[in-house]
Amino acid sequence: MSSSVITRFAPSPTGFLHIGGGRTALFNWAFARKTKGKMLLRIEDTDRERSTPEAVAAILDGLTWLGLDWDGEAESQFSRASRHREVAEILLARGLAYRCYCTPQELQQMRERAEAEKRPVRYDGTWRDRDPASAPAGVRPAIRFKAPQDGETVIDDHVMGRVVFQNKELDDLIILRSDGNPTYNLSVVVDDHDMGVTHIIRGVDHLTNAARQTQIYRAMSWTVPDMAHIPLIHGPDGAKLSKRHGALGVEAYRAMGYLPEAMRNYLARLGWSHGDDEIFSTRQMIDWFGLDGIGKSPSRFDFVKLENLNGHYMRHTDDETLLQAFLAFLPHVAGGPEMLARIDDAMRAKLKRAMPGLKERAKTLVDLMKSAQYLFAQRPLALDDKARQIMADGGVAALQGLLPVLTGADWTAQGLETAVKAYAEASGAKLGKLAQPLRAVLTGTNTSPGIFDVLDVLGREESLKRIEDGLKLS
RNA sequence: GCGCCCUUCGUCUAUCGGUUAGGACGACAGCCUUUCACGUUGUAAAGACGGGUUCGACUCCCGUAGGGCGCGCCA
Repeated sequence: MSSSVITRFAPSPTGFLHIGGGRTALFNWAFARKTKGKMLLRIEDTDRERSTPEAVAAILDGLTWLGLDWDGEAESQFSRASRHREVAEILLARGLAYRCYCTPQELQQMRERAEAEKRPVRYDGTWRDRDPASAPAGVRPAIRFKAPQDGETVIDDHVMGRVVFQNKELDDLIILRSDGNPTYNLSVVVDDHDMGVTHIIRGVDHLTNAARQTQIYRAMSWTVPDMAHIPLIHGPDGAKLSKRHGALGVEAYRAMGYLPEAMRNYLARLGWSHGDDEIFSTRQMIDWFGLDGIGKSPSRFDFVKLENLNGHYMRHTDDETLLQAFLAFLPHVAGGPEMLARIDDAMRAKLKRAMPGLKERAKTLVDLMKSAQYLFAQRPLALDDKARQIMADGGVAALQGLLPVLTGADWTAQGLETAVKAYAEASGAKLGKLAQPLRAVLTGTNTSPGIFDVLDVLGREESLKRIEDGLKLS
């Protein structure tokens, strides 16, 4: 029987789901879907001090927004603490772990001393062989894993290749705290084993842990899962992800107006490739995904490219779907709820009709929101500087001549265009000399979708009134 | 400091010993055009450095430099 793939995404709920975590989740998800396996979700909340329910909710929300789902219920690692303790006890009973009575203060001193003497900072093994009978009274011991001191631990990583650690470089880590709670390295191993995880896909920052965890698997005679350590994502400047850059929760990307499908595509392309393919559907990504397509070197997060991709997805999303996405996006952005409150059926219809022109020039939903502004503007419109300039440069006169033409025109984009072009030809005016003043007065700015579409969507009555308002300015 | 990892255009990447080193974003120039976009055509732009191995290296090996990650009773 062929064992089917089980991956897992295991975030710690100490904050939001940042972009690197999002990509790790995406890779785990894509690999599981591709292999028709499963992706489990486990919340690594063994640190009770730092784990919060809000953070768990934020992670779930972030994954959901990204369009990633998981199999079964999200598991709380902390809820499995007793099993972790049980394994620690087994290790202890088998002589593969021992009680350590060093206090945190002593360990701190040990570290400082090592640093001062420029020696490697490691636990010195004080209690490894010491007689437990000599234990100091009143000190609750932690349990340390008795790591092999000779030989090497090898990881055959699907991304990084064969990585060799000399065992003497790895010290005896604590697997059970003195308060009886398990630590990360023990918990992961036990959980991944118990949950039948076959492939561990996570950031390279866990590479050293991979070695220590491998030793624990061996000690328990458990099968070591396949591993794939993916490179990290850096900020645009090559340094670490900072608040300013990508160290934002994925919900921040939602607020910036990116589409989930664009995020998925962009994130997939960061570190993974399928030949020269740049734009692909999630379906294609799944079909093409493989661990061997993941590169080894870290990459920088490039907002400009993300924007370009997002713009592509915006333009290629049908109007109704995009309108839905827009409506769903509004609650998450400043000023959005106010706009949402003003969208009744009539406005919704206008937005829908304006959508082809709007989405053509929007890179994000935020752009869309801004460019749709003219639909919401109340008369009399306030003109911005550029619009005023256009009116001052002969705009008024142009509109005066144009007004009767529009009044008598068939009020459709096509009809209006025909009428205005005919007038332009007859009067010898360049189309731009007419279109810009119209745009100024109709939208209050100098940029907008095609002017005949604006006229059409705004409607005859509203358009003519806005023009009249504009003429009164002079 | 010690350990591990990484290194192709500005950025994301293709290449799995033999290519004029390809694509995408961005940049620049042109076209299209009622604005802004879109679209389209073209241009510039890369194998960190030094040694090997080989008939032949971006590709394999070693070293150097630079960068990253790890070194918690955090995960």
